[in-house]
Amino acid sequence: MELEKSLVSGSMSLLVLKLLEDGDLYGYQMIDELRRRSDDTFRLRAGTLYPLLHGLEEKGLVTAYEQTADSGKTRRYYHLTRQGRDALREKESAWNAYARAMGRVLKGGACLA
Amino acid sequence: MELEKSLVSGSMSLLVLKLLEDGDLYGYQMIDELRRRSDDTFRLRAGTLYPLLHGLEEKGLVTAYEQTADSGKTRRYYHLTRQGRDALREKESAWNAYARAMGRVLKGGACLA
DNA sequence: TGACATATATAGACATCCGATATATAATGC
DNA sequence: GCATTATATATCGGATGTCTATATATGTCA
Repeated sequence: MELEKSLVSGSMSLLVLKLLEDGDLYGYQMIDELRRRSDDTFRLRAGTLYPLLHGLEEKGLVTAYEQTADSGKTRRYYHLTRQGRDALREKESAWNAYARAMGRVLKGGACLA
Repeated sequence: MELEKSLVSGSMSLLVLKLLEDGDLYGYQMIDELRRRSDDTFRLRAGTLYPLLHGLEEKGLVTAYEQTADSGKTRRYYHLTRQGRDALREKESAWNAYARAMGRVLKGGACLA
């Protein structure tokens, strides 16, 4: 099922921070990882990810370092900072509150029977 | 807990359509109703709602009619069309898919123990 | 009569995300 | 040896959705 593009926004940073919780990743890798972990639901685009990562770096939620792989390609790895971990926790609980509220509204109705 | 404003967007139309599933409502009423049904989580603003309703009307998902209350105030009621019902079902399943995927990503990690 | 709640409405600003495009290198195919 | 594809990062312009601020008019209450 095709996800409506406009359904949700602003949760991409939450997802990216969450991915980095388990260890440092480089951008291209995040795209694959997110797709895998969401069973192909979240297809993060490069044009979305890189500006987002730069923003997270500016805010101090992640730090970046370059590393050249055996293949010879230079990869830019991102690391979750302490601040990033705090932000992640906040965003997670905000998401949970939001999802709960959605559940209440979507379940609450249908009293026509 | 304060919900981050930017966390989710695009789901307001889903919520509004859902409210109208149970019967016709006027705008101001939707704000209260949504707030009540979400336990004070969703505080829809008038400046968000009215343009949204006009958009839904343009798309044929709702129809509108005016009615004067006993109080003397003229209220603009909105009614969910057949098309609106279809759109509601689609948006609901899109939301469910999204929420499930979020759940998978948010639960999947944390393997550091 | 002045303040407040009800009720609808628009304009301007802002954040988020996507598509298109650009660059450079490595691997693969012919 | 050369072309194509995959990897990897990056920026720009635009579409969308929501907010704040503002405007309007009426009803209620002190």
